[in-house]
Amino acid sequence: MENGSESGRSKNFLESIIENDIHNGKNEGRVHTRFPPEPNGYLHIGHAKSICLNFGLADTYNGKCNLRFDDTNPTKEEQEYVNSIMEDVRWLGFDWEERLFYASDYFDQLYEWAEKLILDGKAYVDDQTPDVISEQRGVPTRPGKESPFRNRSADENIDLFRRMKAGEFPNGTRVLRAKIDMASPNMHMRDPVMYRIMHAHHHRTGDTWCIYPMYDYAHGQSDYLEGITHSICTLEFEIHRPLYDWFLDNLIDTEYRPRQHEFARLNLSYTVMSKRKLLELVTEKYVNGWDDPRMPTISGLRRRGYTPESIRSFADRVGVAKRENVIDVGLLEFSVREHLNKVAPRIFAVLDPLKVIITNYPEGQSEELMLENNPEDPQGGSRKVPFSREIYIEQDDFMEDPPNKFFRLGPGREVRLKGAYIIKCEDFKKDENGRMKELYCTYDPETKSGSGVNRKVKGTLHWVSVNDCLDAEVRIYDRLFMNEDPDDVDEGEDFKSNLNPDSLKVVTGKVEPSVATASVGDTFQFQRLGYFCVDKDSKDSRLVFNRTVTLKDTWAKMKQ
RNA sequence: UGACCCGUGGUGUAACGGUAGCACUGCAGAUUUUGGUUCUGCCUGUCAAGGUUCGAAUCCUUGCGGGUCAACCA
Repeated sequence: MENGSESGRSKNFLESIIENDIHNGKNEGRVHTRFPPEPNGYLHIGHAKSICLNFGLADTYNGKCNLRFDDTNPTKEEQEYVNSIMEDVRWLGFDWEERLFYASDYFDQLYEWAEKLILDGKAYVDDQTPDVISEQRGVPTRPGKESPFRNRSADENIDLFRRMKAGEFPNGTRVLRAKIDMASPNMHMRDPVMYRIMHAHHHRTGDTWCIYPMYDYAHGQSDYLEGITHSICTLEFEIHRPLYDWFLDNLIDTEYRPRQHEFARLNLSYTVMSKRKLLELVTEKYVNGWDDPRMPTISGLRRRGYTPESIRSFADRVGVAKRENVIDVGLLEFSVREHLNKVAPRIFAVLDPLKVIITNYPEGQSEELMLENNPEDPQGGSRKVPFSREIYIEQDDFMEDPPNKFFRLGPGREVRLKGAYIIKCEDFKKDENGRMKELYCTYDPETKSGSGVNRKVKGTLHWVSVNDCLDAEVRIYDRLFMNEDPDDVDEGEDFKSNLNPDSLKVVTGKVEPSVATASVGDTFQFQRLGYFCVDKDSKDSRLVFNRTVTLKDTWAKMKQ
């Protein structure tokens, strides 16, 4: 029992709390969590951390986890978002079973409870404008002032509240407030607003309501109604907890009680995470939509080629605690390499082609070589790759005047073509701009792969046959921001000035013919280059690949 | 000049009064028909000062640093 989970890692503070609660028989030892997104945007990697946490905790302690849409503000929320959120949660591998809920499911009960608070003298209707109420609230270091409407009679309050509900008053003219303490050092306890008037169409309740509950009034009671035991949210809600408890204390008297716990949200280097900034990137067309592969949204990561497994292992690795943190985006990249290394079939693709003519290979001849699909997967099988007199290799794999540490081709040097033969560079030709145009090599027929002749050469290159390869569009993605902290900018600038102008480069690559039948979402390792997946923009006549992430490249590092 | 929360290697995260560990990164080496993978080794840490204790990252005090809170947003 040293560890909190099956992975053998140490347990986090929430697991300690839960184990303690179970041990004490709190809420009959039940564990019931929930993931409560507001349907006003797309989910991102930060939400993934919360999803993995909430569903993971339920799983670890034989509990349940609900999906609940926090839809108390009809002016911001849309069905499109609830659909995408459900898709993303499912894709990540979690199942809320029959427990799909909406805060709007509880509007009737919430309203009844509001009347109860009014009758108990614990809530009142305030006729003042938002500006005046805000003014009276004071500042954290100075107490606020009480509203002149604070001591209306219960009868008057009920009458007014019912008329608010009936639609007699325009937006912004009245609110229902909890009567708590205008001098509290906690601003959230200074008679917080419970209901506001909004003549707006709600995506689920339509035009039934024209008053809507605020988050603070809705959330705890929604938890209560669903039997939630551990209501997990991010740190900025810590100061709301006394209010969360106040409503419950004044509304219910059961022994069962949900308890709010806060953890530190995920931050990633080279990434922005706020919904506002992500929205800005989309609406101002810095990226091509919410699922642009450079976006940290779940849909963007999915399109980029990230797998649910890799995101879950990432979430597990970043841990859960209460201190502010910035996770190195390299850890996310590590997580996806780790998974793709195990499952992605290897293929040959040349992104920056340099033609090689094998002068002693008979013209017109070709052969089919057997290549292992994945050295990490004994069950992965093999495939045939055509080889012929003219092939492409990468421009980067040849240097006219190479240093000692360069293990690839150069004049007079030998390399192995992976799965084929050892070749030796005899000559080369440049074009009029000085760019390398063609290499003339000879091959050693004795060195065919699998023949048992194992002459050692320093380098091994990937290649494709000129006459057999396919053209494919390859979208080479890099980090969206150049600065570790995108918000670190000069006076008068904002995060967009840190955008990486080279975050997307499109090239036409040459890929081996075996991928002709690949379908959208399939992931491959382009040998020696990185992991790539088939994008939804692919046509039968032309595949489109997205680069998920490069391979670790110690040579590239040495060059720096 | 308020309240609340938080300070452990470069980045995260453990250690619950008893040897500061793990992961990522970085560096060095071995293996390798991917300069990938795998394996081995190494570097770097308890914010500070007092106190309690045989013993403090852990408990107490003070200081310092960071964060949150003043929507009819969530």
